[in-house]
Amino acid sequence: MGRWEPNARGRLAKAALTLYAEQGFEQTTAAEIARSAGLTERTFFRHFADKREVLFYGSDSVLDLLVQAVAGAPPAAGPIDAVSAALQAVGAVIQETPEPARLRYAVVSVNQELRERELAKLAEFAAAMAAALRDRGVPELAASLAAETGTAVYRVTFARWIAGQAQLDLGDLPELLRESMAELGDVFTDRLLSFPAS
Amino acid sequence: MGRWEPNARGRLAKAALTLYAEQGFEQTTAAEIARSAGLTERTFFRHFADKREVLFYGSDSVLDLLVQAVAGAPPAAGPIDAVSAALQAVGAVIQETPEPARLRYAVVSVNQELRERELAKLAEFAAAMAAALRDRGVPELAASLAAETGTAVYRVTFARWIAGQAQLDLGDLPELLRESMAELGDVFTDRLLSFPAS
DNA sequence: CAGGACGATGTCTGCGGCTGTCATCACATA
DNA sequence: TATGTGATGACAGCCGCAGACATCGTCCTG
Repeated sequence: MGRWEPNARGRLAKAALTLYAEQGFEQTTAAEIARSAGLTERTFFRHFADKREVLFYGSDSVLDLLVQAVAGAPPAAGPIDAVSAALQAVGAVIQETPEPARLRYAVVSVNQELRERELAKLAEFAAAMAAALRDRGVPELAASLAAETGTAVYRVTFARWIAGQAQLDLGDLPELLRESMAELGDVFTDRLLSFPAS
Repeated sequence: MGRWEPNARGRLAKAALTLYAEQGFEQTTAAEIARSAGLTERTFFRHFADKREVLFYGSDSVLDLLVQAVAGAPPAAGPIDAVSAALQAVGAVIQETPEPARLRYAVVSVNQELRERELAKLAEFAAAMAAALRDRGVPELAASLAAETGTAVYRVTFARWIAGQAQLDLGDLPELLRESMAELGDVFTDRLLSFPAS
């Protein structure tokens, strides 16, 4: 055993999440994770660029999903609609298996370094969505604004969804995302009505 | 000399920015920065939590300015207007001395770790503005959305301002921020007109 | 003006994150 | 059976960062 056990990366990711959740991120050593997965510290760093990255194992596929959803939105849909649809698609996937998402969020949210990395990932998502919007013919500025705004809405809404789960009353994540988007639209609309010239 | 030279923190920040700009962030050692400021590595870490933080020396005052501006917005102003006013206030201050801002941006933008820290600072700004909006009576969700959207607009617009300066054609940062806000409002408005029920 | 009190700095020491380098192992393939 | 290839282990080392303690300047007090 030891060497050549399959799926080293996945084992490391799983062991890391468990240990981070049990004893905290800072209190967990890279060597400890590796040992827990039957591997070496050196091998850990071959699979993950750093100790944080292991918590963002599946983020590439999320990015792909976002880009596909933006590209696949109806031709008549505006940039905000395309972004909203992409966020809802991701929300639906996450909602399928909420437990790992909640555990991961619990670990990330209590640590500064991990929150930073999370923001960086969301920034990657925004950049990718902006590029996908430009491919749809959306002008540069509108594409960037819509994509960045989308991730902002996602941040706020996901946090509310998690908090809501804690009290077992809030439910459908895609619907929450839709509602938040609508709310932000209202915030802008109200402003335009009451301060048209500002 | 050496000990008791005034303004150790400021000297360290200045030396760090210079060295980071000259030879890159990763290639610069904390001990090197300290030596360049006539101090010790240990003293460097007494003044700054880590090697990145030294580049965000004045961020506390920016946060104060944002909060004050949000709180001081006209009572009738909506959340988006208050946030927009706060961003413009910061933009005006930054524009007063654009050189350090540009140099700092050049250093930060080429390094992953520094971009992450920048995003974390902006997230702090958003949280502070959201709190200031709640103090104005804005409901929780609208406050968070407006504040996060504001920092999203800032990110996009500041990058464009810097890029524009490179070609010496774009100018007033507060005005650019106002225009971006208006553009994002249009993106939402257009969407509401063409897809009222979505 | 002597004598602390106190905060800022220097020195020493050590852990952990992360990397380069090379040997070694499992497996596929000829 | 030999050999190539990619994944892993073993070893060494740098640097970020922190704890502990000595030392130095400044200021306050008697």
